[in-house]
Amino acid sequence: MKRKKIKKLLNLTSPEDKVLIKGWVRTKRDSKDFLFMEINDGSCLANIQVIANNNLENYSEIQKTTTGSALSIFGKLIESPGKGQKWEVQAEEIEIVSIAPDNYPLQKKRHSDEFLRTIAHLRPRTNKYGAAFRIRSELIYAIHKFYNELGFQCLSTPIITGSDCEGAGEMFRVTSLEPEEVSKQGEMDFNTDFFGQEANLTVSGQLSAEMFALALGDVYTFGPTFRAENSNTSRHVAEFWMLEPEMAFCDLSQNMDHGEELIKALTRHVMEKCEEDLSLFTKFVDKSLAGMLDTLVNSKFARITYTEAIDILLKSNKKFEFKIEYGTDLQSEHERFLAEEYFKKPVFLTDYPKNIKPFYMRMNDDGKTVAAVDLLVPRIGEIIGGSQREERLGFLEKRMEEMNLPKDIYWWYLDSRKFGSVPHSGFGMGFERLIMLITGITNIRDVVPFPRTPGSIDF
RNA sequence: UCCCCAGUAGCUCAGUCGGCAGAGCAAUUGGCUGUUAACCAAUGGGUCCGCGGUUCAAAUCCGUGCUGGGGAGCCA
Repeated sequence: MKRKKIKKLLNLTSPEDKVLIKGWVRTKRDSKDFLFMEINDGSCLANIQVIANNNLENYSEIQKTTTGSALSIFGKLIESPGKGQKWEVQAEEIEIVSIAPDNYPLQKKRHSDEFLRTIAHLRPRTNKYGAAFRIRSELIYAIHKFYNELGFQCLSTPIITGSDCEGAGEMFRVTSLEPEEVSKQGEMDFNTDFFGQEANLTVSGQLSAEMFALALGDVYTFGPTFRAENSNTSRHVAEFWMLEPEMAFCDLSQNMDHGEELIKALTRHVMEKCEEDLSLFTKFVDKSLAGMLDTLVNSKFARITYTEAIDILLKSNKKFEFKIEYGTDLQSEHERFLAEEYFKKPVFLTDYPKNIKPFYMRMNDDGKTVAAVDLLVPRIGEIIGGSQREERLGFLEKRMEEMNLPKDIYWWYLDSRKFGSVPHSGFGMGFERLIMLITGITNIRDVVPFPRTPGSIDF
């Protein structure tokens, strides 16, 4: 007989004579002649209550099951006479798959996120993390569904790359050279390395995606991305997933339309498909989350230029630790003020000064600013960073010269501007930051199954 | 990398002025009840993060290291 997922059972509308469930004991309430257990199999947040009477032949064994133990239960699905649940399973046979000994670290009590991080291999067995990772899974599906329906092609850009996506951050080196040999020679000879040149883990698939957008029209890449920055914050990990759409014949304004539509669609999808899991977060994790989700779905995101943002900040009369100055990047406190206090909703900032943005962003007519866009959201800050790309060969080459970038390395990138160049745009969205936004989880390490951060690569 | 805070039982945490190491939950044993983080009783459980110092005496004070957290920078 095939096991039934608890999610299916709890959604049934009539009793069943024979059901088989398999899962883990979350809690047990023990009596003299019978006991109640709540079983969870990960298919949903809710447990199913099982009642076992002492007429079961291995009853004394069943009494020894502890929180975390794995059981296989055959019995009847009946309407529960007790309060608190519609259905319960009247056990007829219980097979003990395995017992969790008394040093099982998870209790039926609340644990701190910090403690659970130290047992990242067990934390998906808790309500909160089970819910978070089901939502993560559903979001991955929603992203592919969204793009499939829009006619985008999914592109797998390289994980190992020879090019540095210009200032996106510190990179992890990929090499097959032996460390002992390298230290003997005193330096790395890349000619003898696997690729015959320096190689790194990707910090962005953008440049590759641009090539494909100029062939397939609309594309997106969605995969792991690596940053070797020594960042110790609740918003940074060394390995994360980034979604990067890239669209031909698309300007900055359409780029923003797309980003807004994306976030609304993904939020709506989770609200529809993950109602139960999401309710855990609106009730226990962030009381203001329901309002935030409503804002994401129903409000029009604000759009202002960098210059307008500077103006707002200067006129705000708010005391900031760092002074506001045209020409420098905004500090965290400034971004938070704009998204959390001033607009109280996501806000697109566009047209940044050229000197604080990378070479590939399109020069505006003023010659000072570029067609960049960041989306700032409350609590998290930057969730999207993108631009309209510089499609004019002359402008692009001039910019690369100003920034002392070697044109020969980028020959293929420049080629795309020589042959049938068109206006095009795209952005990168931090996937984990999106999960934080939608669940109210405040630390990025808690939305990644096994987070990688400076000094930490356990599990 | 910088600034701030923390580390005591399996977990959450208390521990006053430096003077015998504590509670709740979990575990174990027993009791009881269609129970709902069940309840009641008893029992077991400690490298007080490591190292060094001050002191008759250190979980407590000082130094240092490690680990974790919050914030900053960098960014998605």
